[in-house]
Amino acid sequence: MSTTTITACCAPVTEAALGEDEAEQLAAAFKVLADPVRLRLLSLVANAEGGEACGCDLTEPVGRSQPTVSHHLSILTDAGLLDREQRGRWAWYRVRPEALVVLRDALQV
Amino acid sequence: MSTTTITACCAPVTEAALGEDEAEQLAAAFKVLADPVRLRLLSLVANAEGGEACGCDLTEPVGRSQPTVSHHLSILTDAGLLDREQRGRWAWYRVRPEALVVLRDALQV
DNA sequence: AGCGGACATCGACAGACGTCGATACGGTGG
DNA sequence: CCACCGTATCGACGTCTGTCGATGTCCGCT
Repeated sequence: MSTTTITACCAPVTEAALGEDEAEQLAAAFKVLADPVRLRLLSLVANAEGGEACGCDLTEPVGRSQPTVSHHLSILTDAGLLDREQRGRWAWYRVRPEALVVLRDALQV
Repeated sequence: MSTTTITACCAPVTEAALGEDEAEQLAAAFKVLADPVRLRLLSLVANAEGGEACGCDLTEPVGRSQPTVSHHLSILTDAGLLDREQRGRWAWYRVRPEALVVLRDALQV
């Protein structure tokens, strides 16, 4: 997979001019959040009881096909925004706040 | 233009499940940041002396054609991330921190 | 062992988006 | 008034990406 995990890459946008590579990296991270289905999946997992959600419970609320949801969950997981844990035949997801913090910090004012 | 200004739309992703419309709105906002050229333009303006930059000084550093830069500046301005002020034949830009704050808050942990 | 359910992968398609050259607009200065 | 320069708009093109149906894979239950 070509996607890279979201990691701290640069000072806040307002504090230093971004280099080409840094900008590319940050943009890739925001691109992950730039989809309504992914945002809803993220918030569904974050608000699930126990802080974790079974993949089987995520298809229906977002109203997309199972392959599509699987695709989006992969993108979120590859980016480091979600943690996937396989238990038996179910996949369980939790939010990884570290990745969110990195993006938050990049938007510092 | 169909783009809408970035405004507070919802509780942090981790605090309440996003509705369809909220997710759509947030995703549109992040989409604006999901491009390396726009991120660099934003940081160039933010770090320009006096907090403002002339459009004429933005084409060269990002290495894109003038129409392309103009296009990206429009998107940033329409989203409310930049303020454009026309002075004579030059356009001057400043960062609008309010929009950044809205996005930051949506990523609260 | 065989079946069914959860999930991933594949291939295809439509729409969105970044990019550019050409061109039009508008203010300045000669 | 005209030539120039900064900027916006237009049309076109290639690429990326979200989406689905079909199919494959793995696990657990009976």
